[in-house]
Amino acid sequence: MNTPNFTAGKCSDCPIRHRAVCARCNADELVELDAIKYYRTYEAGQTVIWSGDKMGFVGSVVSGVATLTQTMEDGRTQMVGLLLPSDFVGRPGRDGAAYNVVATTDVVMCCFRKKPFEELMSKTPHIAHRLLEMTLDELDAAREWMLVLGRKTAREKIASLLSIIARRNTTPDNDSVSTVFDLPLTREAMADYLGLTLETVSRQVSALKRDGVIQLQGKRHVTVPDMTRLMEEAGDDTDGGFLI
Amino acid sequence: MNTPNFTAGKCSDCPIRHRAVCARCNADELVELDAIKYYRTYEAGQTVIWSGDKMGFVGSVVSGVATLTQTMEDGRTQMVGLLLPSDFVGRPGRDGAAYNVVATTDVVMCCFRKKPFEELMSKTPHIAHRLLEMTLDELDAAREWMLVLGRKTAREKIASLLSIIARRNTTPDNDSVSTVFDLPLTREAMADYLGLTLETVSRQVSALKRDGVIQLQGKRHVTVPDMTRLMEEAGDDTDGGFLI
DNA sequence: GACTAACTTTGACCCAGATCAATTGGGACC
DNA sequence: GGTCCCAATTGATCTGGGTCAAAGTTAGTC
Repeated sequence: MNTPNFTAGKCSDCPIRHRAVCARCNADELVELDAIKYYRTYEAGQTVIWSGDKMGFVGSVVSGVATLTQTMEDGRTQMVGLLLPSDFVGRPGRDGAAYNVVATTDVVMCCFRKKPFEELMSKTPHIAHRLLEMTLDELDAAREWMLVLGRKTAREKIASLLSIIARRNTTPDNDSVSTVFDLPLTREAMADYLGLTLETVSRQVSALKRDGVIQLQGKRHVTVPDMTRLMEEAGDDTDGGFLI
Repeated sequence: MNTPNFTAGKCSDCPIRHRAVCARCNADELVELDAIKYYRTYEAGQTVIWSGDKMGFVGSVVSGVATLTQTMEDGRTQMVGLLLPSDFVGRPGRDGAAYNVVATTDVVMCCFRKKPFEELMSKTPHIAHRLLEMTLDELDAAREWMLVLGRKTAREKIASLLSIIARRNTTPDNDSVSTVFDLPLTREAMADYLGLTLETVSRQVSALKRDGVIQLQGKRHVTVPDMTRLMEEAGDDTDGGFLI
């Protein structure tokens, strides 16, 4: 597989849309980051980090999808974050990982060893500031998701998840009438995200299909003929809010 | 009411245990913060900030309890954060508030106008760093709460909430056999935090009382004879983790 | 000390989603 | 083409927590 590279000073062309370090970045930072970065690949199903393990790097997802999950002793698991391309992983200043990170598709990550990254961060306040902004975004997303988990019906939960994924998959030129994407998650993973069982997920996906809110080609390929309708089903008043 | 004051250079004596700005602070920062701070009080039930409103200040809770809530158009509401003394409110770099902030008891807040606070933050990277750390704590807490909302039973949810409040109310000298505290929330507010109805909260509190996990004097005054037992009921494997 | 209003408890019943179980579908590989 | 395996669907039944309703408790307040 080819390992993409930064083009120093041309952030807009950067193949990796690091929300963490590339956004609004300047050439100097890019060059320095370029010097310490490296790539890692994970296969679908592989665990990237176990909760509690020491985590020696931070980085962002280049391609593929990974999940953050928490598990109780008896096996009940809850997904607490969904990592799509450009999302950041790791906590500068923290040693241990707080969650399991699992690749649900093949994943390429662009990594920085933690020590040099933290040094760079302390030298360039801009990166630290950007990281705070990112963390606030994640916090907003987590809290928005608390509303989904605590108060929405199964149907609304499914619609909410679909609209998050649809929104993240929409390319600028793809804002036409219908939105098309592939579900990067199994029904079980969706259930873990939504606090449901996989059977309920399956039933509600079928129901949304039957009611014409979505169309399915195969099990995973989804067409949303009318995003507004989907978002109504999700019970969202806002046009998306902070969910990642 | 008396307005407490910083003692420049003596952070450990600071009557306001700002986790945001006092922890590990130095005298200079304190003096500068002292110059721009002011106090505000809110009555129980009063709304501190409406979601979407422009928020001109940041600050921390000195005394009392406030909640962050999100509401759907049809009135379903979910609490997404609980602000206890020393907790920070506001997002430097953000204009609008993302949630309703409501005082559930009488509340005193120590505030800083946003502009000067942000200027101070950009001058003293230490404060920015501390703020990132705090935000990461909040994110961990929010994600831990997602597990509660998504996967725990009503009884476990109540036990989880009680053990959070108990932990935050425990003073260092109070690590004896039993823990005692007053619930700062109505049954309805508890229900909004837990994604339950107030009736279910009431029933489960009664059940925990009947089973000897807690004792009640009146409706709000709680005694926990055995914290370990309560935490077992909460289904927690860790000794508390990141919940605030 | 009675009156009011807000909070809380308790009971009876119901339903959305869980659980248990049986198929069905769809690649990958020989 | 066949077969193995895992993901997904679908059905039948059960149940935890919601809903609706009524009564009890507590803190003010006049």
